[in-house]
Amino acid sequence: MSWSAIRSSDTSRFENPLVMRMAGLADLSAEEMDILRENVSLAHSSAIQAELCTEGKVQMPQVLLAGWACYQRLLGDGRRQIVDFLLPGDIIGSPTRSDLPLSRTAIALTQVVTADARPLMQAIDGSGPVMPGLARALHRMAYAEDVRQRDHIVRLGRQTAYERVVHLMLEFHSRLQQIGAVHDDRFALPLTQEVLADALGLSVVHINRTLQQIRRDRLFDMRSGQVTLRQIELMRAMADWTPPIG
Amino acid sequence: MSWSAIRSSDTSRFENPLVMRMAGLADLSAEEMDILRENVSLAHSSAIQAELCTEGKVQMPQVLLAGWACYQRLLGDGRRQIVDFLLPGDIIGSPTRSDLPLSRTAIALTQVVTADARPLMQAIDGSGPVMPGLARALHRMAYAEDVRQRDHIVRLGRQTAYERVVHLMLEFHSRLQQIGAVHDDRFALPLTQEVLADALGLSVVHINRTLQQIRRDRLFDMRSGQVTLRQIELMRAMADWTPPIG
DNA sequence: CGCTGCGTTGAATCCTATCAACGCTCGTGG
DNA sequence: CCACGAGCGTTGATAGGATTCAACGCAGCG
Repeated sequence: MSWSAIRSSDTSRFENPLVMRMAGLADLSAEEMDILRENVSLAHSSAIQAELCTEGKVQMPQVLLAGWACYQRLLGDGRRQIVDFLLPGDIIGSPTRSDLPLSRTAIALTQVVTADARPLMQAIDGSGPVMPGLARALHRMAYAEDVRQRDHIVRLGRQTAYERVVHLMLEFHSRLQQIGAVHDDRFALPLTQEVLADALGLSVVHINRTLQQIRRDRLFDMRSGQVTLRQIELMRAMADWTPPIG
Repeated sequence: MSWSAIRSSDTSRFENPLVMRMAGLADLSAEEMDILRENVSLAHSSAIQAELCTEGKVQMPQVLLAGWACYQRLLGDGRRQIVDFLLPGDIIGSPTRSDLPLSRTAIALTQVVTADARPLMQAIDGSGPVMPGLARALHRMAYAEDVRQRDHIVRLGRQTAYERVVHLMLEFHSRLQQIGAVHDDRFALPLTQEVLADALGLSVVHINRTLQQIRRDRLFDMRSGQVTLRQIELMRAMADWTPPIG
């Protein structure tokens, strides 16, 4: 299956998310953007819950082209903690550290389309022509992942349930904007409340009640997979949002 | 002030923590170990609470030679979250990403001795002879930091107060062992309960009560800056400890 | 001597989890 | 076609864990 097969025929409006992502992180030459497109054409899809890579293994890096995924860790008694979310345009499996075993498992949260990222990696730091823009963008993707993990630590450690939910929505908003998936402060969010609970360190019941409270407060609402932010600035103020740096 | 000035005269027993750390992560040649020692000789000390590097700035990477420090983030209303601890032998300021602004502040938790890490960095990836061992060790230090952050996310998100404290002690035990600072499962821990609270997302009062409970259960005790682990295997089982991989 | 930082304790409160049940939608199979 | 079950969201009642506020003891120190 090819990536382009599932795209709209109108390629001018629907750009490859990886290209959007990386072009937003560094200036890319025309050749570099071509390399991005050429090297992610061999795509394949995975069903919900499929493991995209496994803890403790040295894995094949992949590009996530469509759908949502996450990194997670499981405790012995079944408790789950979602460590980070993966959105279209993200690279699965430590972009800059592919030689070390993974310390977390990646699973698909929706149906997912991925592509082998190795040809892209080789094009970047192989023996061919130097690709400063791509190298820089890749570097910044890894950095952004780092920053997200720290944000997540602050959320879990020092924010209330209410603040956590609001803060995570702002993260989604910011990340989805980078790949052009936000329109009028609305975006699709294909996550169950259980997934949100496991990401934010809360119970499903409490996530549910918190979402209701947030809806009553008219900050945002989340229904049938669609999120609409109604008062972004208020959300940012109350959840102590800091815009992504770099 | 020079680093060697504050060391014991018996250098055979008290090895430079950076050398111990990196030699434990990769095979180093004799020349590489010499380079480590030579390039961290210009040390200076900072008092408690001193900012070692500041959020949002591109900073000078430093080697922590003695004392404890941490990365932290502050919320608007004063709440603090400690993101990671820095122990002797650690590098302050993203070993592999020194060109990007920091997304967290580093402060000294005790009196601290640091050295400029730039000469070391230049020796590693400068134009001189290739240092495969040092490059590999540096790489693994960055990776270890990554893994710790994920561990921290799991602690904060899905573990109880009791488990969090035990798990963090096991982390300290493991890290201090790597620099030879553990003897008979005893080690010095120069942290106040307030610092532990801000790291583990708990209140000081609750940390205090949890430590008492742990002491009553004879898992470990922590008094006057000294920690003694009494039942390591039980601790590992109950806190879902996974040994550091890689 | 009094102050400050740190650890400790008690009481009350609040946030969040747990348990249980119910409704709804949707896909499947009889 | 309808019955059935699974998955997901929702609700109520109850319990429990963690916070807050307050106060006190104690050691170190100027």
